[in-house]
Amino acid sequence: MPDLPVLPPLSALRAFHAAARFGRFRDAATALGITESGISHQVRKLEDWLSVRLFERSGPRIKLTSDGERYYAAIDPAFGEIRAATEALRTPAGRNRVSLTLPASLATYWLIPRLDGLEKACPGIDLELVTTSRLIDLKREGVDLAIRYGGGQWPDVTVRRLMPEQLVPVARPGFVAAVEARDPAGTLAAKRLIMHTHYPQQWAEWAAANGHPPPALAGALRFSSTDQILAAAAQGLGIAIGARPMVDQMLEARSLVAPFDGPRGDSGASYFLAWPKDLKPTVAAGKVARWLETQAMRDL
Amino acid sequence: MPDLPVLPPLSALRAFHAAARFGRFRDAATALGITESGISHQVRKLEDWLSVRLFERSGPRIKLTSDGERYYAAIDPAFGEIRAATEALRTPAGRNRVSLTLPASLATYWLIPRLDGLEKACPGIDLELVTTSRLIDLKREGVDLAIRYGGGQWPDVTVRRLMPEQLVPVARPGFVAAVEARDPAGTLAAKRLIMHTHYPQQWAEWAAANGHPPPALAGALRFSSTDQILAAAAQGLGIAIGARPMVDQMLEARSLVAPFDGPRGDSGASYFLAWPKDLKPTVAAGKVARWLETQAMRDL
DNA sequence: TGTAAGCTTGAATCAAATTCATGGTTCGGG
DNA sequence: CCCGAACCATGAATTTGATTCAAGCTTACA
Repeated sequence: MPDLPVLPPLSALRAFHAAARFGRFRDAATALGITESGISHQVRKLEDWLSVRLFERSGPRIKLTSDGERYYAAIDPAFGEIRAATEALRTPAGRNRVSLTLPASLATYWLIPRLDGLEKACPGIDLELVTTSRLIDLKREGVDLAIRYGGGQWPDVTVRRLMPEQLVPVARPGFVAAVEARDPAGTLAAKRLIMHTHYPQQWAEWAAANGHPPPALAGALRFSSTDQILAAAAQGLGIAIGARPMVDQMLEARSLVAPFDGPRGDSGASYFLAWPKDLKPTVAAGKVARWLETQAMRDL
Repeated sequence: MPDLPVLPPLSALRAFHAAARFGRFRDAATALGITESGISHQVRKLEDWLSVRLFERSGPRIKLTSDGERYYAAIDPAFGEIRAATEALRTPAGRNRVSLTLPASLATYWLIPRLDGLEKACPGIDLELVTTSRLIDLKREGVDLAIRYGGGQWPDVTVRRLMPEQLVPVARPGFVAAVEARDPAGTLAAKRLIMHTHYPQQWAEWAAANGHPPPALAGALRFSSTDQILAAAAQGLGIAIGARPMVDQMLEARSLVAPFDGPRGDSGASYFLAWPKDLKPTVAAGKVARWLETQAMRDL
């Protein structure tokens, strides 16, 4: 049986935390609902236990030593985590909080436009969006749900397929003339293309799925964010390879059009809903998950 | 005066933490050096305080409820942080630990080759390298020192300039013939170039500093990591724009050569040593900082 | 120089953590 | 089917340790 780490006396630590935060024992005492003397005793106890001086005392003024500063900076987040976790478990508001991590582009172009529907479907839900590109450890970071992009194979998470990503060339209305639209391969060779730096294969995939030769990308405009790509296409800078469902909104609003008919290229990857394998989602998270699934269905 | 967050009874929390970790009260009790009964009372107290059931009890077996699992996952890191911070402050070993964050390429090509010198200069130092590209919050993440790349203007940190980044075209020995080397502009137009996706301006900067027209990058090989760029150049795939001091090792080993003489292009950016503004570095961190500065001097 | 503000100290008190002794539940083996 | 082993629960007793109280120091500043 592994030994448990040695922890300092925790109530002494709490007293030190308050004292360091306020910079004076008196205020710390008031905040904790005890007396100055209590703080003084507890801080002293912690210092003895650590054999390290945490405060410089010079009469009525105290000041953190540099060890004290460092220690405070290191333990402060821990208290924050405990408080947050406790509040989430204990308060009714916390129980309605659902944190969802998803790619920024999907948040902007797919989720946010639908978000007022969520309030109707699950009243009272308090959704927290975490848009980050890296694959975070859901359980460690306390995230309830994730929408991830890829093949659906990740360790330690349960996944459900939400929707495939479908590729479709898009451009500003009128950028591709009606006659040109009948010759996709020729048009792509003639016009400037726009591509995503991180997904350089998208054009080739679309071309392959539609029986065209892969277009030359030498002079293509490159961006590393979907925002910029769609904005550039809408400005008439070229033809972009857009991904459904992200471009749906702009196609409906006709700020972009899909000039070429025909089957859409399925990029092979999909968006998946994921949550930590060994954690049953909360009631609130379950509702959000179901709502996300119905929204995804509608787009197919 | 802001109110302090309401925290659960901390010793009850510690008991729960141990119980959840071992999955049985008996082992938790042994680990904490108290009796089963103590754990039982404390866990019950926490459950009452939270008004949430944390364990399912069915006779001699207990099991975390899903609330309990979630709560444990959320508080466990906090205990880890407290333990780590305490150990670093309290143990002699911890006081010699210095964590340094720096770009991965600088770690690989500049720091690591010099690392045995550090042991001689500062015996007993226990250096922890954190290679990450994002600009982390040093104080929050408990990092003592950082080497950052850029203009030297960052909030909340004290910086000292370490060394400028100098650009220099590099290639496999023999890839550029002696006669070609006398006509850099022509050679760059004729040969394939290698560039870093994230720093597309490097070639233009070098060219400007040396009075050449900016080379065309349309057909250039693009990589998003310095590793790959230098490996590609060493393979004879093209001419790369390397950055001193990263390429120094490979130039010395003659796995790469700098075919063009003349002034090197200073990229304008430099590497800076940084630490949290309001935290005095530890003695150990101070030693490492001084050693890094002397190493940087030598390269100029 | 005196006084107010604020921390310290040590003894006394009180609350909380822990133990002890006992009882109850489940599970597996004979 | 029953018994014993393994484990957790419970409540009263006890011990630990957190907190207060009252008095004393130290420093800043008027």
